[in-house]
Amino acid sequence: MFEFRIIAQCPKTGARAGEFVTPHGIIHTPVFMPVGTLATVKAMSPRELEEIDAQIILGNTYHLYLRPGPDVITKAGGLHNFMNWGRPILTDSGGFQVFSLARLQKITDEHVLCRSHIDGSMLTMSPEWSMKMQGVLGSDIAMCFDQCTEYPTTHEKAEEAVRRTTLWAERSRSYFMAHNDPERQALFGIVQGSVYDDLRLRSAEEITGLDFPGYAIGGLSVGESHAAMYHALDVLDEVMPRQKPRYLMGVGYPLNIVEGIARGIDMFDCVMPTRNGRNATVFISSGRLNMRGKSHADDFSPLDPECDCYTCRNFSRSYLRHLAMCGEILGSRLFTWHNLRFTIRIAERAREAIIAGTFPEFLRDFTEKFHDENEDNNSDS
RNA sequence: GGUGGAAUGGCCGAGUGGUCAAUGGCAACAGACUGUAAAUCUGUCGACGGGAGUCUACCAUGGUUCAAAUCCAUGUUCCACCA
Repeated sequence: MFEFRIIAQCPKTGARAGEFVTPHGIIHTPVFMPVGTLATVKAMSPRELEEIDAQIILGNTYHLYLRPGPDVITKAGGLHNFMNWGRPILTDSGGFQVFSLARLQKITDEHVLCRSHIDGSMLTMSPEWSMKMQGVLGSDIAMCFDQCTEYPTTHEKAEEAVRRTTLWAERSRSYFMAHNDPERQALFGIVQGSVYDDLRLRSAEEITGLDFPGYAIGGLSVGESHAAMYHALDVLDEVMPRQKPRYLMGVGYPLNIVEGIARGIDMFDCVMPTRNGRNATVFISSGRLNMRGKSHADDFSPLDPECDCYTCRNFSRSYLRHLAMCGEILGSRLFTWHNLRFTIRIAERAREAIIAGTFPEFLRDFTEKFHDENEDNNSDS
């Protein structure tokens, strides 16, 4: 179980196509994984996710611990059964909430004391707590409990996070090996280090030294420039084992995905397709569109003529804008549907190109075609 | 016919002498969103001007006052109740 096979590699870039074997099926990489924090990919049913070829989705340890809680998940027979999703699931450890809920908590080496964002009650998060809960969830891939640093951050703080992330990775691993089932669940390590090369290298060395079946890169896509993100990936490409799957956490902006693939990343996840979809912003071949814009009011063409999704094959921009302006739930669903399919297809197309030996051309064409002012404005601060 | 009440910016609706180009909300327009405290959040929202500022505005007309969306008179329209 959890064998990772590389079936094709790009001779000019670091891109590769692979297969990762899990208890709920083989994941074909590169892959984009929709985020389903609360045991649902917002606005989409499992059947619809299958239709758009979502191979694996995420769930979140922190959120599912609070609601519905481990008892209900246990009685349900695990997260797959609970939400009726038969394909692989990856669970995040709650480590990202150490970052996103920073105002509600106190971090020490021992644990993270956190106030529930729901009712303010106290909860103690730790590597052991996370492994136990991820065992209850029964995900195919569990993540180490890590400390994601904010951006910008000082070298000193980033170093502390690296040190703590390694400490927590050791504890995650040791609890996991003792109490979870390594035949049914793979535990991935996470590399931190912010934008500091020396810390990235050190973190990679320490984490890969623990011999996990896969490795994630955390602490990126938190506000740094795209150039800084790519630089970190370049630095890590040299030192992370190539025979193991690599997962770039939180990345889902279209250009970031193709650039990530070019740097040897196999797995991505991001809330952007779902969240932006709900907020009426879509990604199409030529860039991004705010579908609330008046310019779409009488545009009866599809969102993206090149897209094969249900939304693009059946509805006009005019109608979709109307749904958005009225706050209709169908608008959120159709935009989410498109964004997810579009993003998943980026990974699919990259994979096809890698196998066909044309990845450099794909990368060039995609980048030339996809225009976004945001990309140019995203500079280092 | 009588009595009482009300008329405010695209809409709803605060404001009862100066700090009011006028609180709020909605609509509209624009923007943001990267391991989801997000079907959320931010900005603009009378006209002209780069700005200082100027002009036009709270039903209409006239008046009181240094000063009126706010007070008075008349008119118009609407609402409620009584005949």
